[in-house]
Amino acid sequence: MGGDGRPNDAAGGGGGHPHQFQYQALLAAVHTQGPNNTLPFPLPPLNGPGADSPTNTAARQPPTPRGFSDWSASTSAFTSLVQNPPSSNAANAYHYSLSPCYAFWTHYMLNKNAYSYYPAPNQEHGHPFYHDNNQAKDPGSVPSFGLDSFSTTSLAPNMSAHMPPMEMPPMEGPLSVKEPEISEDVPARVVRIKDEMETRHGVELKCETADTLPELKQGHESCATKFNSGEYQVILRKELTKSDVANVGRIVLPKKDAEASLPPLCERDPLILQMDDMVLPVTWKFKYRFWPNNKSRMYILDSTTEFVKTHGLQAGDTIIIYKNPVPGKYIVRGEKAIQQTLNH
DNA sequence: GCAATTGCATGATTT
DNA sequence: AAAATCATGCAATTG
Repeated sequence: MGGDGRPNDAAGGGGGHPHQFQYQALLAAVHTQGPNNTLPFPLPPLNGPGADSPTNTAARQPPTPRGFSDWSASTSAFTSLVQNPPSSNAANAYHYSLSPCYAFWTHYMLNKNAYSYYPAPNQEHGHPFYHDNNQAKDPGSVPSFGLDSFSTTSLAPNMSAHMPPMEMPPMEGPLSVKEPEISEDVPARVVRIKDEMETRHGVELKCETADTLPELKQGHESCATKFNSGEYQVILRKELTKSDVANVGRIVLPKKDAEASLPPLCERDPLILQMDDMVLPVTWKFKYRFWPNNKSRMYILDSTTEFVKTHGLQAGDTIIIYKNPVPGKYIVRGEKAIQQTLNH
């Protein structure tokens, strides 16, 4: 196997379990909150004891950048939620025991900015969901979702030499990254889906699109996604094609956006781009490279198979890359084009 | 030898 | 109409 290494077989939905089930299970768990808007598992209170978690002893800090790895120091609380590693069937164990955790995580993540305390920057990579064994040789691999009892082994930075140091001060205030371009006809259905998802979470998370951002028509301004105080701006958005979601595991990136917003590729050497999943507790590592094409270049995001599978992405769906305040890192989101019935 | 991955070429589409 | 961009197929390479 090459760049599309899997988190492990269990996470990969071994036995042919469609990855969509994982994703949908997560979303379903989040969305099937009770009539009192309660989750089927406990949540730390906002500004409450959660801040005093023994594992979260970092001094009070301003909001850290959004991005999955940025919540890493707050994760130990999650581990206690997953005490039922189950059964003989690793795949099932993964699917069913972690879904509530995912839901929890998602909820937490979407509310995190409301918490008073944030992980220290130097804890950023101590993601307990990651396996140590996520192969350095496999840049596209999904770090583990946390089987193996959610061990607290950290994800080695495993950054390419091109990457800047990871340490950086926490973000203060919104970013000011501009989205290179969005077609005028952003599918309304996509916006609706997003809005619905976001409002269901009860947080301010919205993507203003061409309809609402006049500057979009001027060119390179646009989609700002807000998580409460944080603002994440789209740097690249692409509707996936058949070949993008085929099992070759590579997504052709729009040249203009790639050159405008992704690190420059001077050499043929690929860059490893770490992208925190906006929904799932995963940091994806994609290979970003190009090849000559006529007088131009084609920019490719490689090792995307697992990302595509996990989100159940198909042709017509969209990949959205957001700027991450952490240099060299990004946030990625797969967006389904067709609204799915989450609750039946 | 085979499967997976990578690199390139070509044609369709868009600008 | 020409150039640029991109989707995709396929050959070459790699493990």
